[in-house]
Amino acid sequence: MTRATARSVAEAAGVSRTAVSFAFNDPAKISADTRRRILAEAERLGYSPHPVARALNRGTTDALGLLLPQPIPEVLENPYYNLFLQGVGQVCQREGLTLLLTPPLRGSMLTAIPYAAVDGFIVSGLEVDRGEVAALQRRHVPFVLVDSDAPEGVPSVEVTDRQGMADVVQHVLELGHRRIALLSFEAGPDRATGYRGPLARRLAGADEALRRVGLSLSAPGIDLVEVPCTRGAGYDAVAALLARADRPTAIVTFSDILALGALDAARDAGIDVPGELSVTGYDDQPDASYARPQLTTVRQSIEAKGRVAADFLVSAITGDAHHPHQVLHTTLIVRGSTGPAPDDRIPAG
Amino acid sequence: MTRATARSVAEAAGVSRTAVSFAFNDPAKISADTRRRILAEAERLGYSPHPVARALNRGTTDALGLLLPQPIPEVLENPYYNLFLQGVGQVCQREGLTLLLTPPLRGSMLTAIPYAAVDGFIVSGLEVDRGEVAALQRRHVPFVLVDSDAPEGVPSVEVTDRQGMADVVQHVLELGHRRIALLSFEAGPDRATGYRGPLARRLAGADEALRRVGLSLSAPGIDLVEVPCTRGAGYDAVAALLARADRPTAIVTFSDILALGALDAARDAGIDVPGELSVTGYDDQPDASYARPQLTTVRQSIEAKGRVAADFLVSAITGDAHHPHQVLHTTLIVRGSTGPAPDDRIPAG
DNA sequence: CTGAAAGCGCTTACAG
DNA sequence: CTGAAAGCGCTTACAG
Repeated sequence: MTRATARSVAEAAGVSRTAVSFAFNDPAKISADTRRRILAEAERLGYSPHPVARALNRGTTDALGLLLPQPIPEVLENPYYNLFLQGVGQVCQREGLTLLLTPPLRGSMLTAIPYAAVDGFIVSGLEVDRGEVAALQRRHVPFVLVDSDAPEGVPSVEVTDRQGMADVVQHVLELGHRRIALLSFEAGPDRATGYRGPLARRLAGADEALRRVGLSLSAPGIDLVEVPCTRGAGYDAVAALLARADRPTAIVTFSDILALGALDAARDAGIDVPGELSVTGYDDQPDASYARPQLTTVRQSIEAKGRVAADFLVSAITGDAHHPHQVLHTTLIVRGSTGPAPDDRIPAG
Repeated sequence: MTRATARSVAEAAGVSRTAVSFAFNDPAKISADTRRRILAEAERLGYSPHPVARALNRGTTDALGLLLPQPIPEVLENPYYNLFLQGVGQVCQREGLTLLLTPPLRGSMLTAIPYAAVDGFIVSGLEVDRGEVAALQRRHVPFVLVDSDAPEGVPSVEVTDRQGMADVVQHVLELGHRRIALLSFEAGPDRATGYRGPLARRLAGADEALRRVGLSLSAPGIDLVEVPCTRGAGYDAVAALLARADRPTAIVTFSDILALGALDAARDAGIDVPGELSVTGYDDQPDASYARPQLTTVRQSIEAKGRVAADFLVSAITGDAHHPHQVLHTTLIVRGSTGPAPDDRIPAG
């Protein structure tokens, strides 16, 4: 017992394979009666055109690919991707497309590319380009870069990360804080090559704001700590920071998840937020406003990012030759988790 | 400028197309030298075998399909799927597979099936079978049913939902609660046809526990409220319940997300949990233990569910003819959000 | 070690 | 309105 093909349906219905194809793809070309007969046989035999054969023929798979920097389980641990996928999913819905999650193959994004049967890729979290962009270009596979350092002539979506981080650091500085810990998520496996992409931009933004008051990332009192992007890792790091004699009066995180962990740690250490400690997040995920105190954070619309990226990809696939490049803005959202510095307060001016 | 094919590489390297194929798939069949030359040309031209053509030929796509009951954005709004995808993703990682998210096409899961180029499907949240199972079977597409009422002879993964809900309801009853609101997520679009799948099993479990103390789902004091599965919807529903004169002393939810919303509502209404109100969740998602008070809940390993489903699918694809059926167990996790009923306490015995 | 040929299952001009 | 034929891009026995 094997799968029905156009041929078996044609034989059963007493028509040619062409007629079977027309019944599914171009009904006007056969009589209504013939079509009915064919469709009935197809139904009976459980036939539908083989999707792969169809894709080969029409040159389209009706699938968008999402090229991931890490295995699926690791990527999804960060709620960021949940939101991003929702944005991409909106476009899939509108266009009747499916979405192929494409994790690295044998550890390499590059290797994964040629195996994915998709009409194009959204490339996410490409921190260091080790040939991915060139490979995609030479293969003439449409793609969009998200949150990378996109070269000229490549559709891309970015966020004003530098500005966003400068804003929140400035906010904290204006509140008088001078012992500040920056809690960043780790750069990917390519950290050795230096900071790239959004992480680099955020660090630059922090540095910029610090310099406006005569400080910098390497000034005394300013710490930079890198941890995996999980609530537990945020907790641990902040618990350690808070145990120090000269503990920071403000924790500026690079992700709401980390900030939530910071809030947990402060609560368990009996340290009042924002009275004794200010905490800021980044992203403004839904949990940020469910937290108590509610998180001061930098809003970026992750969902919009996914949506725009998918839109760009769809138009690249459709043959739109121009290479859109959109920069989404960020907004500082001041809520209850930040307040005046408890002691290091400096006189205005 | 078009995409390189095996033919163009063959011409450039001065060999046959067969040799090009061998260079990629069966190196032993050509000389090392020839292979090097071919690979160099391929690299230069940006050639790699067309994934769709390859899939047609080999009869495998190296992709697992996840057949979704709703559009991607709606599905992902529930963190449940995030965990489920992580479990599936583990298997993808191990097997070197990609994962195709397949939302309904034109509103129908059934329509989506024939368009997806995958080696098999994980069918999730199929509440009412309107032909999906038969379609998959007649097409000889391997598949696994998750959280459905699986017919005989179909690989499936389920959870002891009846037991799980019976346990938590019994826990609340033992604490003396008699005015209890059950907060359920809505049945899908097929609600008109009655409860199915896990929802039906959970309701049966609740009823079972209630009957052991002479109550039932329709007894006075027992309310059943259905809402969308979001924190906000949980909040709204519980806020309304708490505003009533004869407000419940316990809220038994069908999802941690709803329970989190219940906690929010209680806090905003100034009602102490667990002093004045007990709240229970379901799933034991990570947030359940981050909440304050920590949530009493029913643990099910959603991740394990995804992993087992993917494992079953992989073996079905590999040709394993037997149809495994696994029932994952649940565990009642008692934490701080439940306590003795404040007034309706009844004497023991 | 290499190449001509058939075939994977379909679609679509093209000729009747 | 229908059918024989070529082609999508590849893989793989098979014969040299």
